[in-house]
Amino acid sequence: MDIQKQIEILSKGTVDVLPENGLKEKLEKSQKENKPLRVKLGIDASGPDIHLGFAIPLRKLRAFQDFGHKAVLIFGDFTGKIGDPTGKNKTRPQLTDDEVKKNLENYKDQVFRILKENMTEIRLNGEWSDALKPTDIVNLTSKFTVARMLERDYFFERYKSGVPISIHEFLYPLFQAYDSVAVKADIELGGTDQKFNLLLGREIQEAYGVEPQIIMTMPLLEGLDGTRKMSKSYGNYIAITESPKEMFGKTMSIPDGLILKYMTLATNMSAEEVKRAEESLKAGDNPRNMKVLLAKKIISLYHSDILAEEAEAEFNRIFKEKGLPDEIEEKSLDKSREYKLTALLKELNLVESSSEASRLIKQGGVKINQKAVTDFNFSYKPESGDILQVGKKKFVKII
RNA sequence: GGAGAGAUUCCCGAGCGGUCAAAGGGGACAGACUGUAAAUCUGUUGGCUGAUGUCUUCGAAGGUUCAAAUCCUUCUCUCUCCA
Repeated sequence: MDIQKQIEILSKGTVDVLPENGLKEKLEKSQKENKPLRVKLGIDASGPDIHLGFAIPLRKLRAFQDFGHKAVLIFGDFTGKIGDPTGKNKTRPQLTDDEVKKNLENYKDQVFRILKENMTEIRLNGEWSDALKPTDIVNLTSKFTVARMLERDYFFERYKSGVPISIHEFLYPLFQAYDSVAVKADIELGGTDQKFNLLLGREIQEAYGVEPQIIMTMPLLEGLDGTRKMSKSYGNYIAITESPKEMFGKTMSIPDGLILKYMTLATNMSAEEVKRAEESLKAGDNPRNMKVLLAKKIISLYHSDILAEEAEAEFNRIFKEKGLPDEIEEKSLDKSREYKLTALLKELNLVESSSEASRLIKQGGVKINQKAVTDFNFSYKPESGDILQVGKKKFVKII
């Protein structure tokens, strides 16, 4: 395929491609030398789930693979240990080697739902970072200045408002940049929040005599709350491994204003399809219908069309018709005795404490066989097939 | 090294000897409404207890007091300014 066309496809949906002509040069060089480009993407080693937000650069990475390039995934076991770059008060717990290994296995499984395994190189950055000696580290830190580090909005804000910044946090971008040196990245992908770090990668590469990478940033996807970016720590995400049912429900809970953005960023929908959705929204079509479409597209991407249809039916049954879900967790109880309902709900993990249970009962949030329980002193005698329900989402079937 | 300020429940933040399980906001949860949401309204938001009640909580450890989130001592951590 000719290069102009490739550029068009690869830069689709990106915010920045820097420097401007760089992508073209890299692609031309790659073609001329018949050598695939090394396209880098970093993954944080701490958490277990890949979500739709992170899937955006991952899918971009896949697009590069489709043109024959190499995906270089950097698994941040070392940078993960440096600490918590989100500046929360709790220091991120040090990951043990076992945890790192476990998370890695877990990630592989998820990543290869999107990437081609045979064109992917997974590297742990501890491999080279752990080997750096103090002199090497001092040398690395000498390549950049405090003033410039403080320019980064994220540090600037905190500095201005008196939120602590530890010295080690300054190291984080430096080590990430050094990764680019170590793997000789031609291109690095990331969210727009990574722009600073990615650009730093270019400078550090140059300082180490490596050809600087092109950086490509992609929009951040807002999470389910509609305001903050989708992230593990906010718990507002849809993981790509989630069940169709969960994906559907979560998608339906996003604010209307995000429908088109999700369609563009989180699905395979073409520009025309998105356009069509936009028009029918403008024409006054119920946004709910567009969300259903969106939810099904997401499920099709990570599961299948059939499961998408099923998820929709299930969702309608529970929420539209206020019925019961298809599959309910089953628990067996001793039918010969009576249970104190509050204690039982706690035992079944439907609530966290019996106080919470009595609160919910008072509020009419606890139902047995779809009938609200009002007496928080209720003594319950189980029968096979009974359905206990807490709120709208939690169900247990007694067997 | 010196001088100040501060650490409160999930988060932000008020409280500055009893009326404090601790105002207010955010978030979360539940109910109503709905298009599933959002917005709005109502309620809840430490544990145990049928309830009156009781136990544990205000950075940590000690102390003063009939009584401490509030006073004192030491410690830990953070911020600001000066060097």
